[in-house]
Amino acid sequence: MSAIADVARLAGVAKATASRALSGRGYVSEQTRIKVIAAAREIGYVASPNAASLVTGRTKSIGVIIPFISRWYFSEVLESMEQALLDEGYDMTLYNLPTPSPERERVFDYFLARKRFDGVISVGVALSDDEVTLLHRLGRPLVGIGGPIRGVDTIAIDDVAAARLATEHLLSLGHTDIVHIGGSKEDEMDFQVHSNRLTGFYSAMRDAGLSSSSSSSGSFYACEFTMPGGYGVGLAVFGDPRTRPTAVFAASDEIAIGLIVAARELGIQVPADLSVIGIDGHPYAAMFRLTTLEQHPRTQGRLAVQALLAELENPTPRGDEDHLTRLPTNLVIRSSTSGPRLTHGVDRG
Amino acid sequence: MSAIADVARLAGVAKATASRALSGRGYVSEQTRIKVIAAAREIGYVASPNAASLVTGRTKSIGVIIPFISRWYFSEVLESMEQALLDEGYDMTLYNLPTPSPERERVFDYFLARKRFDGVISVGVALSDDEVTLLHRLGRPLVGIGGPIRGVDTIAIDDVAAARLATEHLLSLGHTDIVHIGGSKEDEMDFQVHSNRLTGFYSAMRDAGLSSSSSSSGSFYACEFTMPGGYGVGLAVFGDPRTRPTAVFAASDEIAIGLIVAARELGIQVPADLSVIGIDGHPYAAMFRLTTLEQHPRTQGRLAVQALLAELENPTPRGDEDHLTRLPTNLVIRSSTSGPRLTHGVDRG
DNA sequence: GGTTTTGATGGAACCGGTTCCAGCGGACCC
DNA sequence: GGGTCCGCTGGAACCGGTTCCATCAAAACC
Repeated sequence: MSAIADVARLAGVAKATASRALSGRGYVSEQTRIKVIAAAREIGYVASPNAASLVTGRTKSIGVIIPFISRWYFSEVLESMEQALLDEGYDMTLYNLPTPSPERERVFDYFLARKRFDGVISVGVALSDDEVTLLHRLGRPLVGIGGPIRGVDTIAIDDVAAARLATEHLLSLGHTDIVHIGGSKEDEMDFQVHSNRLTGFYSAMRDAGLSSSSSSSGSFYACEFTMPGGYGVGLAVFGDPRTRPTAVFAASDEIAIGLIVAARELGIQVPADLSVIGIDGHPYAAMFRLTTLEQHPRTQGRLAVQALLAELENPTPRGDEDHLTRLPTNLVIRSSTSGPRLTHGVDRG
Repeated sequence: MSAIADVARLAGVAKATASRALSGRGYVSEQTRIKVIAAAREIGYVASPNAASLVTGRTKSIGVIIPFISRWYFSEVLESMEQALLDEGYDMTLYNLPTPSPERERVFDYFLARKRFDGVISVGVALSDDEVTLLHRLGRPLVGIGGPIRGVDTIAIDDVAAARLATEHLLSLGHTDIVHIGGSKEDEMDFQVHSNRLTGFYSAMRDAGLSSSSSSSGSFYACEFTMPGGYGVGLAVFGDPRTRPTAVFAASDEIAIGLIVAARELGIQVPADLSVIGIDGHPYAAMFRLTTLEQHPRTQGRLAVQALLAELENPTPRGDEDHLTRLPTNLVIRSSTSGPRLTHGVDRG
């Protein structure tokens, strides 16, 4: 409604002066600044960022690419980023891209090419070299959450190490018959979270002298990364006492909880008959007394915003090496894990 | 990088003609249109919506106000809206406003005043008259999801009727000792969902001749609108056999599932000892065999987008009456509900 | 005291589009 | 055959800011 010209007229100065007074750039005397600000307040002036960005090239808006909204980890990251961006005066524009989708090309060719953002945060979406190049050519910095992208700052936990840690917790309790239940390689997520966690699991098992090739030790089942996913595998895998392990490392808390529900329905005691450990620190974990390795998505979101805005402040010429920030996880021991029941096998006396 | 002037030069026409050719407005001969489009493609031209919106006033972007991201209903609505908007070529800018917050004023005074959107969808946030007025003054249409806002199109289910329906399902099975567990009035959500569902419950009970004032019949317990919330109340309320009802109507599936988990831990048979019904149609409902009243958040999101874009196409002068679109719910009967155990009371033979 | 520096301001160009208006040739009408 | 209408095009103004440049008075310098 009201433009800066109106403010200038009311304050009795030129547009240029009004602009300087309001933006704080360039020389303005104290008294005219006060005059202009008063005038602006009087008519309820709010600058149009569109007009400003047309000449400055800055939009005060950040684009976020994310494959899911409803899954816990992603919604937490999203919420924390939104807060952090709002605090810094940035808008957040959301692009929900279920990874393997025809939408994706369109978003890049059309939406992202419109350049309505100063930078991009990619959460759990591994961008291709072409896509990274496109953004760089547009002069738009990029920060990733969840895994490495070539030549891009990324914030993530160390999935291999986390999986090792979880597995080692079960091993240290005396378990040898351990199963990993997680996402499959073909699953929706890029960024190799699934395969990294599987790798960590296998390497911990191998280090403990438990070959993963033996039929019942250290095997792996894939499922959807959700509670019903875990529940389904749980019913299938635990149903047969012969194939039932003494402990399960689930790749996420939701899967772990699904497994616990399945176990309870089958009359299997947790942890006496079956120990379960997850990864996440999901808010439901406590009520299921789930032992878990907490990661902190909100911290990841905040850090990503910080990193991106810092890069916008003073762009650093970057080489091709990707800068990874590894965030710590912490083990929270509840009562879903214990040593194996001694009567179960003769593996140890 | 490349502006429309470059396209025009390459095609050998004036800026005005190039603009007409690309936007499809106004007279352009077929051959020049082809020439211009070819030129645009050649240099990879993408129009700057900022520049365009400066003169047209349209931004091709919609603002969404939402109190939660991580709760099921909201994330579903969000996902469906994002899809629908993308399909229509709109960006979505997200404002996450936990309702009673100091942020809220800031968002309205600062972010929304920047007018970087053509319209607003408010999901589960009841806007004040002032806020509605502000948006109308800016010429920005508004659509609500979840409950009525004065003078605003709103899409929602009929919470009173839904609660009635759920309660009547329990009544029809022969239950008389029914408890409602839901959100409290002071809770985070505006839009009276909580109180509406409570109203529906009470009125169904009253119609069945079960006064809600009697000590054990038709009472109500408040909890957080989450699974742990339901779990907590479940442990407290079901722990004492004297106060335990034969059936519970939970205001959401998450609460209902929390109750079922609590019941199982307490050794209470569902549905033999306790029937449970929820509202939502949550993806976890099936694995807990929860009888529920499905609502369809994705449909609500799609309809809201449709309504808003239609309003943008041809603005209808509106009176003060608020236009409510009521969406249907459907009862999905699983095995968490049955008649009360006959030995339990002597209410009926 | 004359010259340079510094602070403050206004005029005008510019960002990248859209749209109004004028002009022009050809088809159509009487 | 002259006037009107229609389709098409280009020039120019405009949207709402920012910023470059010129101007000018006062302060600082030698």
